[in-house]
Amino acid sequence: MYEPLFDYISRYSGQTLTEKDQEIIRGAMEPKKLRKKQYFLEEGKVCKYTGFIVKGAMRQFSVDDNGTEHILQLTIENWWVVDRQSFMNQTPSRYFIEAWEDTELLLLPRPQLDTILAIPAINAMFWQMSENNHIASQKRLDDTISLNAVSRFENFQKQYPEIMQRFPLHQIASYLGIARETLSRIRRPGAH
Amino acid sequence: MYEPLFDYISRYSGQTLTEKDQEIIRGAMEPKKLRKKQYFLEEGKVCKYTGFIVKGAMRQFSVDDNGTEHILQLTIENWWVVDRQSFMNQTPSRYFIEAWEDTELLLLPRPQLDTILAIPAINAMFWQMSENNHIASQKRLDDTISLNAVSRFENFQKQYPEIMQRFPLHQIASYLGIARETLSRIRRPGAH
DNA sequence: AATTTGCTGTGACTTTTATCACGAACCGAT
DNA sequence: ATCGGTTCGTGATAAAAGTCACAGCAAATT
Repeated sequence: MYEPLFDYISRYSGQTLTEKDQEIIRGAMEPKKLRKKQYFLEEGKVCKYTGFIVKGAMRQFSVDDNGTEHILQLTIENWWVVDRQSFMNQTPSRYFIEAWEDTELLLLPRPQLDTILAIPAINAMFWQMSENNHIASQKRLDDTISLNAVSRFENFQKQYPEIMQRFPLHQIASYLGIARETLSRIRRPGAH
Repeated sequence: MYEPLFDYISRYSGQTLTEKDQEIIRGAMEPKKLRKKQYFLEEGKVCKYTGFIVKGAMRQFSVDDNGTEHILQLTIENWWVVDRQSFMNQTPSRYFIEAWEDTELLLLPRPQLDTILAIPAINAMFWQMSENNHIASQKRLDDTISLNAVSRFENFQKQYPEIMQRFPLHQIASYLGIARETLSRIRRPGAH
């Protein structure tokens, strides 16, 4: 159960975990299963955990005044899920995070964060994650303000083929900030 | 010269800097002046420094195949400027960073990063910055995929009134991902 | 003072994207 | 096997935004 996480940490920190480190992690994080459509976080509630996805798929979205969902993040195995703002400050969230497939998580409760960060490999991993996160956001933003719907979709397909296959197209459309009908037409064979 | 930075660090870390800390920072970071239109970073070059803006205004942008600029960041005093990806890995950048007003910076060379991070207050500040950064990106992204041009502009005005006043409208338009003509019409009195 | 350059606005028109309405295929649960 | 919900596609139409062309003005440069 914890193996994927240990692998992930080693890969991202470039450091190996000692037996002792592994024990600390096991002690700090609890396994949790979510069935499809169950919420990990709901709007207005505080995000008590950061979750590492061992198996499954999840989505994070906001809901606007018209009740329309806007997808901010689509995630699968070996990704972290959390509303960082809500988690760090323990303030109410503006987002929903929902299991899109039956999902197995490892939960890190907020009070355990400092315990975990004391481990050098974990600390290094979080820096690296923060780094990657920033780069990915910047790229996504650049795409969003620079490209039209067709190119945005092509880039997405190229960058996240795995996610393409595991989420329905209308969710991809929402992630890209376009109407589902537009995405449907973009994909039409022989188009553009 | 260094005072604004020291204030910034205290404010963001919630910690005070010792005399010794201040000495280390003075030793690690060098002052630099840029005249309007001078580059801090050019596409294809490596970002050797992270800069703290003491006075002035700068912009970060990419240039697409048509030669069109797309503005990713508009920054003024008490902000950091850097292409994190290029800086951290010392790889060529895809972006330009340019002084938009005559600007005074404090430069942190890449090799000095570890020196600086050893100071607890600085370390805490970087965590907090990374946090804020993430939150701001997420908000901007949410706006970009959720809202139309009018609302995006109104949000921008409300959130960054200072920046509104110091950059020309066509740059704001680019930042928002809309044509300058569209922004001009949006602003027209009596519109919408 | 004259000239150039950059910034902003506006009209006419085109392109892109959203919205609404409908139907077909598929899937899971009773 | 059937029913209800979800997903996906598509046509018709509307709305939003982009593009092109031109003009006025202000600031900077010579």
